[in-house]
Amino acid sequence: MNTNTEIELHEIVDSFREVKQLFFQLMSDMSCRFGVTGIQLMTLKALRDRPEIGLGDLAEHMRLGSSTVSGVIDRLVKAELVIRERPANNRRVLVLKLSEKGEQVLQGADSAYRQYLSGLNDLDPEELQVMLQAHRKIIKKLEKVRDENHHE
Amino acid sequence: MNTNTEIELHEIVDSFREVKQLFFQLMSDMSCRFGVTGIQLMTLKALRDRPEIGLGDLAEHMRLGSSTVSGVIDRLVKAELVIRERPANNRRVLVLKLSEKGEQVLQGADSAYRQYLSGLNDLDPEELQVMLQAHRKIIKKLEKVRDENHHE
DNA sequence: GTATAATCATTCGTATACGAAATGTTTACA
DNA sequence: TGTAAACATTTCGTATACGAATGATTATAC
Repeated sequence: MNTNTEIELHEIVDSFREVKQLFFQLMSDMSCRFGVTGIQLMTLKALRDRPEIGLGDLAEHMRLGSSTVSGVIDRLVKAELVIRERPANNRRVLVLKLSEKGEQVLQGADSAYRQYLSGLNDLDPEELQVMLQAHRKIIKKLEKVRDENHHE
Repeated sequence: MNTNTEIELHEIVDSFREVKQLFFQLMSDMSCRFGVTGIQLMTLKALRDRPEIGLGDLAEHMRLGSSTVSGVIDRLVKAELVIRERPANNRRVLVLKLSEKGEQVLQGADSAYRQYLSGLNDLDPEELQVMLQAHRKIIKKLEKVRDENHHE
């Protein structure tokens, strides 16, 4: 029994890693044709969905540390894809926006990415629902473990 | 329809990213108590499962570039957890082994990691099987897309 | 109203992570 | 034998990624 459990655990962790890697690799391939990296494309997407967002909220939304996102934004600003402003009424925060050029890159790369992923459309929707449900359960469990862990 | 598909795609990609992140975060938390990083623990695990493996095969097994693994091994050798040797009969390759100290760290960190993940045991095995099956289908699709992609 | 706390972003040091180029080894084959 | 080809690893440059320290600004306490 123990052996069985151990093997499955290993299998589960690995498969998540593998799928995530493949998704990310594809996104990176797409985006590098448009002169940006995978994370940069993901950042542009997040900025489109939440215009005028600040850096902290953006980092939280992307599940990254704010120091990481600070660097990503820096390179995007240098590439003139993102506009970074400090509003006069509150000079602590940032306001981040896509530039014209940023929107064009996003549109091109994102539509190419979605086109390449369109092959996933003929997967069984019911099976996918079960899968997503299982993911949510796993997420809940892991978050619980993590939080208990941090209280020690 | 289109909107529906798009939303689900986003949801799917995100959930993989999220679960993978949580697994990795937990592994990192565990391993840092034993003075190693998450990747270093994963490397020690791989070396236990395949003793005497070379760097190239190790990288392939871990789905990383060999230049990345070269650096990881370098730090593990410096920490005296791994032994790196060039056999006399073929000085091109490396032979990597766990040191005594490496085995101790691995044992401690890995058992702690598995203990923390034991909460996943009471998930429905059938549901997990469906999930893993879905993962395999997605992997197959994505690998196909990737390979077609590289031929262009 | 100024001292202090709280908040938000950047910088710093270290560790991944990748591809390309360089390096060192071995094999092929002319 | 000598040189090209193939192979395995390392080095280099750039981009993540994190936590801790720092800096800058605003809010709060008194």
